[in-house]
Amino acid sequence: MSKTNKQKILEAAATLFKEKGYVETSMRDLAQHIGLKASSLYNHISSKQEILQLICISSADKFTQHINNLHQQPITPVEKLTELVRFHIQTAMEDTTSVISFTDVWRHLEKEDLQQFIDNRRQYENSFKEIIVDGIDQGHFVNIHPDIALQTILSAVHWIYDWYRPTRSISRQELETNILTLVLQGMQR
Amino acid sequence: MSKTNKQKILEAAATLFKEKGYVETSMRDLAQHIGLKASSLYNHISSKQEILQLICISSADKFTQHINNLHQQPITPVEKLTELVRFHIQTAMEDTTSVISFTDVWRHLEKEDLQQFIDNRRQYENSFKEIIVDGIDQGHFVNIHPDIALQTILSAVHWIYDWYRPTRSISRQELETNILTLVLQGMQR
DNA sequence: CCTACCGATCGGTAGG
DNA sequence: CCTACCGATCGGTAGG
Repeated sequence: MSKTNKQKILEAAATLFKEKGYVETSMRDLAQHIGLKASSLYNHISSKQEILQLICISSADKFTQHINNLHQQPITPVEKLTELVRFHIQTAMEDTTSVISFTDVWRHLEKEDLQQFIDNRRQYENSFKEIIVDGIDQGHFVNIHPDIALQTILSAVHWIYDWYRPTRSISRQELETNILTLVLQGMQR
Repeated sequence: MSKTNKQKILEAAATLFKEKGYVETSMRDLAQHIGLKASSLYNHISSKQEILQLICISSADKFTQHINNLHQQPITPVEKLTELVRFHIQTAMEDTTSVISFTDVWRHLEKEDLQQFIDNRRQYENSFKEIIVDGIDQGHFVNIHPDIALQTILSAVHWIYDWYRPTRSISRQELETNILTLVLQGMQR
């Protein structure tokens, strides 16, 4: 079972949005990368905006599914937070386009699509925050403002893709260990 | 002494780049906000790219000057790091356009301008990193990878403007205290 | 400072 | 799937 043309379009678009940005990627660019003319794209998608929406919702789903799974597991808030940070770092390295769509590219969504995405992300943030609040209530974390902790941790993991390049000087394991040290030692009492 | 037209153009452009983005801001938009026609802008600047370059270099200078001053003061690495975080938070709240230019808008620079900006920012990051390294060497900080600590702290403070809205629920003082707790407790042994 | 205008490029459609 | 083409908009220039 091979990829549908629509899948090819979405994957190529996600890559181009990552490399050049949404506005700077033209439908002609995109078509050329798949070996089509621009007008042929419209047999598979209805607009550039629809491409953006499908990409952004798909990336949001990836993070939402992970945190929903995590939520059901019988582990401590500290373990959940550890796994969350680990997952964000892994995704930053193995699926950069999802991270970029989730953190940056979505800003070009419009109207209902934009609102839907913001609602999705809000839900994700609330689930994340719940873990922090649980950790505070159970005495594992210092009495920090949950929203500030949430956003600070999210910023730290969301922008890894922007600066991290796998080199000899920093291994992925080292990255994970160090960020976990910073975040967890910063929060634990 | 009133503002020159060039200053007015740069300030209006920085605001528009913040609100809409560089590509999405047309020279016609910009001109209209100052009460001119687009063609008249070119009596004061040579191109849209020149506007971008002046804005980005100016914002980089703001951060560079601060860290250079800090570097000369006879205080501990912990105190220096505290002041750096404090300054970034203050700038995020009082001079958002500078933060956005320094963290995001610069990506639209081209060729030599882009290289010059990257060099400037590299210098800033090196000065910042030096403080972290001093703190580790003097035994104040845990033995963390300086580059990871640097980028994690920078991410945390750079994206405050993106999520923080001054409301009753989080005061600026609270923001400062909580982020400092997270970062400093995360790094101190 | 303006009017008038340039070539290039954009997202998207018609029609086969 | 393509060719041909649309109106809109872009950064920038000529010329006064």
